Amino acid sequence: MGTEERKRREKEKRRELIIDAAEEVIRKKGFESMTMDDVAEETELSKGTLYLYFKNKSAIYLGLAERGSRLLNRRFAKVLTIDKPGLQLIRQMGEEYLDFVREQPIYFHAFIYYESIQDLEFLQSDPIAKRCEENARENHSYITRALQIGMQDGSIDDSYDAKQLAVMIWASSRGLVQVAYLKNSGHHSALLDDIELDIESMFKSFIHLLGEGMAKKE
Amino acid sequence: MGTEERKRREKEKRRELIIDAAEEVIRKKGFESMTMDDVAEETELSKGTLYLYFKNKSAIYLGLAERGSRLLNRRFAKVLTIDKPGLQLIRQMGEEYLDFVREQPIYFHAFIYYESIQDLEFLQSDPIAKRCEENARENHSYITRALQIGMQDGSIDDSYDAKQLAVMIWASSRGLVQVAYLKNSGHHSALLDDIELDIESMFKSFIHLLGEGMAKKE
Amino acid sequence: MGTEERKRREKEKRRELIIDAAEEVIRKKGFESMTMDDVAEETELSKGTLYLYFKNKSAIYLGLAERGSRLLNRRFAKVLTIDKPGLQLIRQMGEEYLDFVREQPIYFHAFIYYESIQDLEFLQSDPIAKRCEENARENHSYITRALQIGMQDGSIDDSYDAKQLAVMIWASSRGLVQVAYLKNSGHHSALLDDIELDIESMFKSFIHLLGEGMAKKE
Amino acid sequence: MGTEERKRREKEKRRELIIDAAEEVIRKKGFESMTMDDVAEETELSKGTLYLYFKNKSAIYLGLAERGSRLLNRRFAKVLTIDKPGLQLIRQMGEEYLDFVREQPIYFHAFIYYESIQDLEFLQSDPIAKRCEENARENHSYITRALQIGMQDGSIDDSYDAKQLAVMIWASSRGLVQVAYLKNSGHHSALLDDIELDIESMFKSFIHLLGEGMAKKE
DNA sequence: TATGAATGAGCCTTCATTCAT
DNA sequence: TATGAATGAAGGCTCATTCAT
Repeated sequence: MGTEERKRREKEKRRELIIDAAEEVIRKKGFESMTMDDVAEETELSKGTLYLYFKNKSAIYLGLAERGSRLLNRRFAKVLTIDKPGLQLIRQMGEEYLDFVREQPIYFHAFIYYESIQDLEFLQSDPIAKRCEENARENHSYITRALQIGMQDGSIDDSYDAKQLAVMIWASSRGLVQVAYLKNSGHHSALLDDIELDIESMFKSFIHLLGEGMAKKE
Repeated sequence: MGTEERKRREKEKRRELIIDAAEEVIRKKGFESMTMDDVAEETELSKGTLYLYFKNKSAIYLGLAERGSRLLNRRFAKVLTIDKPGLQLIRQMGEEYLDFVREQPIYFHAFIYYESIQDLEFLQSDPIAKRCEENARENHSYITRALQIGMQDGSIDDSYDAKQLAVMIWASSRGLVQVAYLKNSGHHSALLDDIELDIESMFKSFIHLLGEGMAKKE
Repeated sequence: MGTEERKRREKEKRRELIIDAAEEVIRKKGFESMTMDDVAEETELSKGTLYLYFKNKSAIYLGLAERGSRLLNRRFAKVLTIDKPGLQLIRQMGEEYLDFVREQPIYFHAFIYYESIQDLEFLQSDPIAKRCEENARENHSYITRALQIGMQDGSIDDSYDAKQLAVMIWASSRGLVQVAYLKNSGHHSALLDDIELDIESMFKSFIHLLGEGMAKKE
Repeated sequence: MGTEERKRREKEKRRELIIDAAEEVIRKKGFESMTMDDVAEETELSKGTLYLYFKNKSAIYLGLAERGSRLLNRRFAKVLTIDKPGLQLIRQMGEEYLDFVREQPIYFHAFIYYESIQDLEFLQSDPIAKRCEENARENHSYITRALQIGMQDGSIDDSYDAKQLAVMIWASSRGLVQVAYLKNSGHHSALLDDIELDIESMFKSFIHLLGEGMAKKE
């Protein structure tokens, strides 16, 4: 019977609804201020019920991170279908990343939360945590793929190791984007204003810089 | 008499001792888990006394961030005294940054905390918060200086705007370093292990990449 | 099913039990000295649970005031059923009031607390505060009724405005009674002892004085 | 030498200054919210010094009550010098009382505080508490005197006991005035507004009522 | 599966008072 | 007499989590 399967799917649906609610709450009150009561109220479920779907509050945050990384991967996957030189794909991914964070800063916050988890035991046993890990790998592989394409079409210097380069691009972009995220919240704005630098153009400039760095020199 | 001056210095000293204690506590229990009770016990002061030196718990975290940014600036300032091409100075600063975060991850966490503060009113009125802001500017100016040196000695492409470039370098390094920080805490290790990538060499590689990107092309 | 109704009633019951406990604590320790811990211990509930029934400590005090004013109203209502001239009813109400305060000084203290609340916003929004206000009005209307009866049966001078007179009687009795309350707590006793004045007879005397004042003159 | 005397006087002066400061603080922050820090800052003395002049915080409040009762007595004493029938004097005292409370509600609050003190031991040993007691007696004697005058000039019914009557007048006026005090703070205003009753006229009306009650009937 | 009442450890903060100088 | 740093008990309140129904 597919009855078990149906149950599983319904459970998954509920989980998604709870994460929806969490997003909504965070949007209203901020990430750290979200309480289980808030989520219960938003879902119109009882607090106890939440614990049937999520082991604890952390798991909800984790659920957000998982969803976020899934959505981001979807964007990256789509970029890979475009028929352009590898370097262009990398640039496109950068744009996607920036857009994603600006549109859905909650997920970015959730990523940071996920990364702050120390409990290794938990990270390796919890299924959602594992899915986050998988998504991170997938994400990494998309970037790697784009780099490999670039190395083949000659737009990217093939003396680099693609996988390593991917990590670097990912990590450094993350830094840039975090600044963008901060700027949105008014931080460092004085400094950034001084330089007459808007995020958009800075990010473009950075991608250009990276591009120069990894472009093939003849 | 400098009696008033002496008092002021002693007060400052106490403040430093309390921050020392906070560091110690965080080292033992983690950043978020630090409580005022912990700090009181570590200092061997009463809880009430802490509030004579710090308005609230936040202020202690801020004190950490201030100290951290001060220490980092000291390192950067020292780099500027070295007689080498600008590009080398930038590389050296990168190394310093990485070392700093690895040796004293607490400060990095404090930076993140500082940046997470939303209360603009507070940021602009609190003297320590203001010093943090100043330190950030100073930090930025060290990087800018190194870049300008490089542009003059021909090691760095002078078609970039030095100040903008400084922000990009700072922000992207931040991203890299954050990964280093995560790795220290066991995170993402699976991914990074796969790539047989240690932070050290990744960072070097990244600096090289940036270097290529901003190197003067004839 | 009346299951929801039953729940509501049980919740109300719990509230009453908590107020009972508060009374007991105040009896032992005094009004201002009552702490939430005390109440929790007395109720044999956890501190957290108290906050399920009362928003904060203030709300418990308010609950006391509400209960007190309700009980007092019950006494006044009963007086109105007696078949006697209006002036006699007023006297009887006076007696009731005095008895009430002497038997349950806690409520009197709670009234004073209630009256000391400044936060208008709160007074108008909190349901219990509103009920206190209503009870005060009801109380006032009982006195007014008695006066009107007296004016009709000729025992009270009808050149006064009944409502205004009611306020005066209420307010002045309040003053007398407060003295009684003080005396119970050993205050001013020297002065009052000198005058060989016990509360009982002073109050009677006062009511007589008022009675003379408002009695119809031909 | 009068050096000791001078010292005593200077000490008294300091005490007065501290009470001045307390008044100022209460005016700004409210009675219960006054802290020793506030007073220290306002006086520009150190907190420790306050304790050289006042045994504890209670003693400052008590000092306020003492000063208040002294000031009130001064007003009552002046009334007694007027050449009018006793009943008029009583009325005048009522007016004075009302004015006093409206102009200086702080003292009224201090009276209430004084009366709330339970510690009999303290009341009988502390010199300021004793002076409060004396002032209360003095106050009572002024009212009594006015009544006696009225009984002699025929304006007041001499079948009452003057001393007892004085207590009643004092206590009931206190009640009225407390309502005035409440009204100022926005309380019960709905009720009182309904009755279109302003304090001024209510108080007048009350004094008239009392006057009728104690007027000599032939 | 769903509920929601109950828990209770834990946290930050305040403030009257003391005491060494 | 004056200081003001230090104290430390106390207090109100929050919130993730559990469990009997």
